[in-house]
Amino acid sequence: MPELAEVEYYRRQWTPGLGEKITRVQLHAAKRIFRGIDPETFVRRISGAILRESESHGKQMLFRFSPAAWLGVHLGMTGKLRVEPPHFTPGKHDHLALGQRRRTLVFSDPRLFGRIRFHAGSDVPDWWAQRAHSVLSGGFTLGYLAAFLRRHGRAPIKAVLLLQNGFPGIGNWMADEILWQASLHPALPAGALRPAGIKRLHQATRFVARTAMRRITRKMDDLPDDWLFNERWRKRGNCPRDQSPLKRTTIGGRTTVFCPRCQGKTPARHPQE
DNA sequence: ACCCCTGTTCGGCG
DNA sequence: CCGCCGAACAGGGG
Repeated sequence: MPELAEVEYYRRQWTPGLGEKITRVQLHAAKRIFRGIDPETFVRRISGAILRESESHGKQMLFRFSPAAWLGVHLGMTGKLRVEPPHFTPGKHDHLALGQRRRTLVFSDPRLFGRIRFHAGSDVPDWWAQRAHSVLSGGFTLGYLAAFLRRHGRAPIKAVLLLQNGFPGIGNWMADEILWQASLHPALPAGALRPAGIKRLHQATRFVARTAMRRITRKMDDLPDDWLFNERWRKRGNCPRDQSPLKRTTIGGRTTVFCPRCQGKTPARHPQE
């Protein structure tokens, strides 16, 4: 599930634990989710610490503790955060459980594509400080977008939209939705976009991200009826705009759904089929 | 049984 | 050195 709005949704699941002490830490330290972490240091620093605040950025989450320690969570493809009662016994896919007096904060991930990061000390961890501009922030300007597209000019625009250092939080369905709303063919090389196309891409990116945040952040809600999203999962989906059949293909290694009529012909330089 | 999947990382290659 | 691409990672669901 996790793209920016769902990440924000899951971040809030642990909000009831803010301001309260961690009394017990249970983790499956051997799992690849914890790669790069020394489990003993982790348990020692988090045990007895107070969860102070949390923040999400793109697909990443940060939880700050005092005494100074930072927990990063990336949900991968199937990660989730939830709350369970105190003294909870973790199940097979519950890789991290932070016990508090009144609840247990749980991270689960059946497919193990997620990742937990940890940093002790008062300075913000590097992996958080080095984030790209959020697509919803003032830093995500037309010029910033154009420069990023230029830097990845030979890659298909669909693949570029999935690069987290340019479009933090954009995932597969959002990328397709953005390209459909901007009327851009997903196989178009990023460097081939004209200024008008870049402008549409910029607007669509912000609109899709903002709308998704509004509709999904409080609870998992539906997206607007006239979005591509609602058709993209169907076997034989139709374009919500002109009702013509959608096409399904693979671009940048990922399933891609688009409307050949609205989004133009495949560019000759990049014959995807 | 077989195929598909909302994400990232890494090695090969141009 | 840079950047793109496919494979690999693991497990569950259709």
